Amino acid sequence: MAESKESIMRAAIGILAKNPHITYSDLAAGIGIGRATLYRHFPNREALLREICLYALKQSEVEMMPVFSMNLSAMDTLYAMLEKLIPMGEQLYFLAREYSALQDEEIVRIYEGQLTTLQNMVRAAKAEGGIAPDIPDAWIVRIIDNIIYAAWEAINDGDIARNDAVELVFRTLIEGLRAK
Amino acid sequence: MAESKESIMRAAIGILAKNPHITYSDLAAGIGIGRATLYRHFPNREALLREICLYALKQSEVEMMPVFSMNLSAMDTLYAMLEKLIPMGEQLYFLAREYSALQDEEIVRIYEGQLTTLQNMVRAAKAEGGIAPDIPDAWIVRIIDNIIYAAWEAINDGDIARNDAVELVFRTLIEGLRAK
DNA sequence: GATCTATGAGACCATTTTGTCTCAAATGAG
DNA sequence: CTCATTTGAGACAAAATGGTCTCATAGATC
Repeated sequence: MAESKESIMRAAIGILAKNPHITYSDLAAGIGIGRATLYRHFPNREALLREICLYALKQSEVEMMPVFSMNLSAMDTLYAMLEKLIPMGEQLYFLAREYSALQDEEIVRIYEGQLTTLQNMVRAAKAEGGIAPDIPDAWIVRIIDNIIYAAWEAINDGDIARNDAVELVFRTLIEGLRAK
Repeated sequence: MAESKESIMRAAIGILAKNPHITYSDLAAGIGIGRATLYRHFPNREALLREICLYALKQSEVEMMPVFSMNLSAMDTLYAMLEKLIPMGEQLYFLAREYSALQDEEIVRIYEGQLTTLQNMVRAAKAEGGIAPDIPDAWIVRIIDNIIYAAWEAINDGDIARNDAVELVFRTLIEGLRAK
């Protein structure tokens, strides 16, 4: 076979992230495979989106697993998370954008589970004294989520260097923009 | 006439922001007008999106004008900007999401002009000593952009109170999440 | 080399969406 | 009240999209 299912999904993510309105046949052409082949792997658009979302969720879980099992401090865990998640920005962005459109129970459940994990980490960071306790948890979680997409985009657009990204993002997130 | 063109656009923004894939006839139904009426005002989808983008850009310019003419310090200007722009989050979000799809010269030109204005303000803030000079301008501009959408979403989702939003956003942006 | 499987190209039809047009009713101004 | 304008409903044709199917062929496996 010319392309594995996974490589098709990866290509599809890149194209759909830039152009969510794209037609199934244009999508197939963009991936570089025939339309029929795309239909063989994914019977329709919804199934494709669903599989991509599940793939992205699973990927991020796989990346997070070793981070959490290292038993770092909450702040170090946050740093390690950014390190893992920023390169996945495209998939996560796609996920955040599409998961609400898809009303799929399973996806929502897993996604919210991951957000809960993140929130627990935020609480731990507050307890550690790394994060100000008077900032709402939900807002912090949202900011972390958003800054990951922003960083991925910035790398993509060439605004920041890939190797500087994590440090810059962490600093911006924790210390803000204020001059020292 | 039952609805002015502007109120139609406002309603369309709200619906399109939540469901960009929506059909013209469903959009008309959502707005509460006939499909033919929507076509009378906007000959096709592209024209509608274009007009909405231009409307959003113009609106934000109108809101920014008095802020800049007050000759505040750069940091106070930034604060005042957030105050004006966060309530416009929906329109700006729509704009940022769609302007790339629309390859319209005029829209891109105006949009980039506004980003340049923001960047100049960031430079001024650096000169004032309010923003750390070693953080890349492009990254700062991007973060400000993104935090506006995040704040609007957070208000919408009920995560933060409308009246607390500006202060919270400004603090997060400038001081970060660190405990004091 | 023979065989088997997955692919690409495209024919084909059903459905949806788009865009135009007509007409009766509603609305607003004078 | 009367007239002019705008609207909503819907008919209609053209175009786009979705989804299925066939068939020749390229690549892998044996």
